[in-house]
Amino acid sequence: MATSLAEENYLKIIYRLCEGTKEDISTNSIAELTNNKAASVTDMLQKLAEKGWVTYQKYQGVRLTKIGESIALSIIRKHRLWEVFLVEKLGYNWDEVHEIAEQLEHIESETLINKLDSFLDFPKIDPHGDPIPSQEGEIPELGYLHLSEVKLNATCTLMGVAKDSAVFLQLLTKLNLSLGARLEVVEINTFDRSVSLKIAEEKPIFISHEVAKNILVKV
Amino acid sequence: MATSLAEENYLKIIYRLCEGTKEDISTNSIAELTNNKAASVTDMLQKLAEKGWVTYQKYQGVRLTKIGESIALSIIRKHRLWEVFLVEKLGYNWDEVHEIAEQLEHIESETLINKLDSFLDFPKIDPHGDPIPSQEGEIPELGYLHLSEVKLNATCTLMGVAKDSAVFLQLLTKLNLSLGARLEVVEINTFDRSVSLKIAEEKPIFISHEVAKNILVKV
DNA sequence: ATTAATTTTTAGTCTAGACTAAAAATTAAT
DNA sequence: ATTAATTTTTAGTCTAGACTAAAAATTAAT
Repeated sequence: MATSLAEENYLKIIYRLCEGTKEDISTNSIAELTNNKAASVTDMLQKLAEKGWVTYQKYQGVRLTKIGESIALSIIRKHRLWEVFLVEKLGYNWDEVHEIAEQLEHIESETLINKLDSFLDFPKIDPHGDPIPSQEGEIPELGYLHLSEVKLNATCTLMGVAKDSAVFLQLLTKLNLSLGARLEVVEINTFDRSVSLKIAEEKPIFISHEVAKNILVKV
Repeated sequence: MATSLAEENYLKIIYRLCEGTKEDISTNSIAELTNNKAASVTDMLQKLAEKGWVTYQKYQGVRLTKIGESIALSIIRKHRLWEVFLVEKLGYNWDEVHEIAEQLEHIESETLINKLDSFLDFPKIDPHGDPIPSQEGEIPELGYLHLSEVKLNATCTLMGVAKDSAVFLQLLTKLNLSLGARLEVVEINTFDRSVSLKIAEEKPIFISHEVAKNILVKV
């Protein structure tokens, strides 16, 4: 069954909200991320339920069905592959590609995305360290930690970010924090949970808890 | 001013119809190419005139304004650059790219298309031999002839096609007619204007007037 | 256990862009 | 120069996907 642009955006956002939790997703949380009003979301949820892409009980929230999830994953696959293309082939920075990929992810072609995948040499992660779902909708669980959870004096490797916003990514770039960086947590301040960090033996930098929370690492 | 997908498709088609002629374009001819009804076209023409992209007089037909033309050219530029990408980089055949490029041409990003242009090494023509408009909307007049206009016994080079439909392109491929081929017109039948043709000294092939009309050559 | 606050849904409206049927204008034919 | 045929426009309708305001349900607070 064909999916409209609006439907695809809803499915993608519901997927993102489902990921975090086993609970059903609230109408309001969807409204917030889609920048629509709750009433519009209710409308759309009824349509999506009708098509069998979500299970939806009035007032009780929503979850993706198997089919809904596979549609969402195919959009995420397209989004991330296009991001790799934009960075690797066209020379964009990692903070510049999100908006463009939001458009490209809706291009519909059975063959296109697989040819693109092959052209990019079957990348496993996008420029933000997020895993790229396979054609079958498999998405590896990478088991990364948030930097904010890492213990004092531990060393870890920066593997990804939990947020794609341009300002956040630009801040990381300014701090010289990029994918693959070796990090050592040299101080954690109890007051505000800010973190002092050595990057590859350099002199320490300070980052807020908010930043640490959105950095994904492997220990 | 922002352009919707529907508006972009109308402008593109009006451009195509204007190209051929100095006359104003009829509502019906647009309806035919957009696959809409004449009444819908009239509606849209009024909107486009309102926005200053066409000059439109009730019952008198329509033409693009300078601004309308530059929008159309930027869409055509995107379409043709994406076609080059699909063929050169992803390995598509020339008969497979039109539909996908119809989608990609609407991706909106100031930087994207210029980075793509540079990535492709600033191609001047697309896989069908059509010229690619520059960023400034310049489109070189190539002055090709239709093969149907070539005189008996003349030799020429296949430079492009006047029609992008998959079946037509597949026919050319089957006949071993591709961009750059050296052609010699060895016979023109007065009855149906069909043409007998030598490709690079090989034994002659027969093509209909309809095919000859849609092949562009340089003498 | 009620009441108050919050969340969600329903009912009704709007816009873009399509449609059909009928009216109006233009063009072609006598 | 009329009339007939054709083309184009107008008027009114429909659908997807948004909206606001009000009603209904749920959750939180006493």
